[in-house]
Amino acid sequence: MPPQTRRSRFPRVVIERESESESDRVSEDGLLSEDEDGGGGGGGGGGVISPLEAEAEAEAEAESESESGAAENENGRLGRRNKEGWSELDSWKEKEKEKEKEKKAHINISLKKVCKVCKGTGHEAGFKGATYIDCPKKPCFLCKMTGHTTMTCPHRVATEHGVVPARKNSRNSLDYVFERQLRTGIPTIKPAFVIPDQVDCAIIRFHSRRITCLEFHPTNNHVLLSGDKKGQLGIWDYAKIHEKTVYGSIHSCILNNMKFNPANDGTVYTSSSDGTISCTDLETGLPNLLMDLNPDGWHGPSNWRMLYGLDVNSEKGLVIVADNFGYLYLMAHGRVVNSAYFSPFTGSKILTTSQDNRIRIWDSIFGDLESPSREIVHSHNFNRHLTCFRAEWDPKDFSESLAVIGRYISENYNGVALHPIDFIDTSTGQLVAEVIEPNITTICPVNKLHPRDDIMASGSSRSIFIWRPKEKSERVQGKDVMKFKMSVCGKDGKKPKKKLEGRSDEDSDDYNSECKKPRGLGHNKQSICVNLTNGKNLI
DNA sequence: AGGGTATGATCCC
DNA sequence: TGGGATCCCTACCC
Repeated sequence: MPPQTRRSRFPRVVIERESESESDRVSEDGLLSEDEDGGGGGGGGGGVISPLEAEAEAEAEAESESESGAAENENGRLGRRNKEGWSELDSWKEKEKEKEKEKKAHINISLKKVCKVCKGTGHEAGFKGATYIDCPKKPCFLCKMTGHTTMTCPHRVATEHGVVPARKNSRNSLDYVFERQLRTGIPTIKPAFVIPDQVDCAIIRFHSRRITCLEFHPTNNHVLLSGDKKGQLGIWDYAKIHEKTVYGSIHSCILNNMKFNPANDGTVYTSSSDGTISCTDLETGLPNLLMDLNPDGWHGPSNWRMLYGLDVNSEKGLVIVADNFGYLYLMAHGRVVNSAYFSPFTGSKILTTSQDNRIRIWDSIFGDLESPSREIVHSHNFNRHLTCFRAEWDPKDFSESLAVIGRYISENYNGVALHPIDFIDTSTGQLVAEVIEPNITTICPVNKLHPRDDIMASGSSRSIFIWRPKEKSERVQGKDVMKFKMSVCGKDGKKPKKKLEGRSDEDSDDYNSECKKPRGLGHNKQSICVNLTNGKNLI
């Protein structure tokens, strides 16, 4: 027999159904009482819903009443952001907290469809076809401000892709003269037609865990190195497709970064979350342990040291690394900084990627390093299942303004939800190119541009893709989605049961009808290589 | 085909 | 201050 106090502690439980007339009241101890069951076990049987799912019903109506008014007010504030926006976010959080407290007064169980994000009724978040509908009660997923959803985010629709110049009218005329004189010697951004935007070849399930970093060989143009979450090192000659190797015993966990030894391009330095730096011979795969920050093994997370950033100074023969206790602060960043890269030629600019969904450019010539000279809102949310996004400079762009970064948020491309790889002109914030491939439906957080060729390598989950610029003739046609056939080859050399067909604009309607996110590039197959060059099957 | 799950920054008490 | 809950546009395996 339950103690007497239990009854008084339980809040009132109400069951609601899709139809308003069918509403069951449940006794206070959470069990259906006979006289209140609404007659009919069928109705009661539907009440197998966890109280957690059922919460938030109480305020749903009240919220929907206030929502229209609130929406108007909030829309009126769309233009304002930054500091004011963040305080809006705070007050929104306060309100949510208060609502949460009110909810605890009683529990409603609802059989109505509820939003998977806020558990409220009257709307549903999630994919409708290939378009994601946000929960209207949450701040914008892209810019993190309140008052609008991602769909209507001013940063999403802006031609300059959400640029916030941090420095406004702060220069005097001398600054402009100085800049103009200096800028005459600075080349313009590289033309868009050399941006690699067509998959040339790929390796599927090359690694057994997701890709964490990529590096092109400094002298051998067709060799790409890849690191994964397991600490393995992959070497792939993408010109020969089949020539690939995975060394499994370099590190015991995440291989975070790698750099070639400038004195000997047959060896590569790697840093890992296991706290070690290794110098590995690419021929033998034998690692030479240079440093171990955890020589005494595991003594809890507070003592474990992990190595992330890595660079090599050839003049002094030094390897520089950054660990999880290290500091490198410029830090007007609201969140964790995923990466920071010096510009490739002069090193005068720094490109950072922060988890607050913003890319920042810090210019040491035309600005100071106290504040970023530009902030660009860009969707690269943190997700624990993805490798962190890192915006990187194009090493071939002499203007030091072109950057590449994968996009988290999806866009509806002819009925297919795709995550483009964005090329951004950081001097203006304009989106120079959004690279997509209809068959790659997964996110590409790792992207590396070739130091000399117009080639890009992308890591998406466990797969690696090599991109090259589209043929000119294809560009003239002006079709973003081209018709092609793609073959996936089994590990045993047999062809897969099902051929994945590319699609053109004409047949995209098939995908619009009840389209859900299609499966990716056959990741679940024992496939190893694909080739997409205009229907030619090289395998 | 849909549910389970790996697993990390951040929030909150 | 620290640990548990939360986030909830992943990818893929069973």
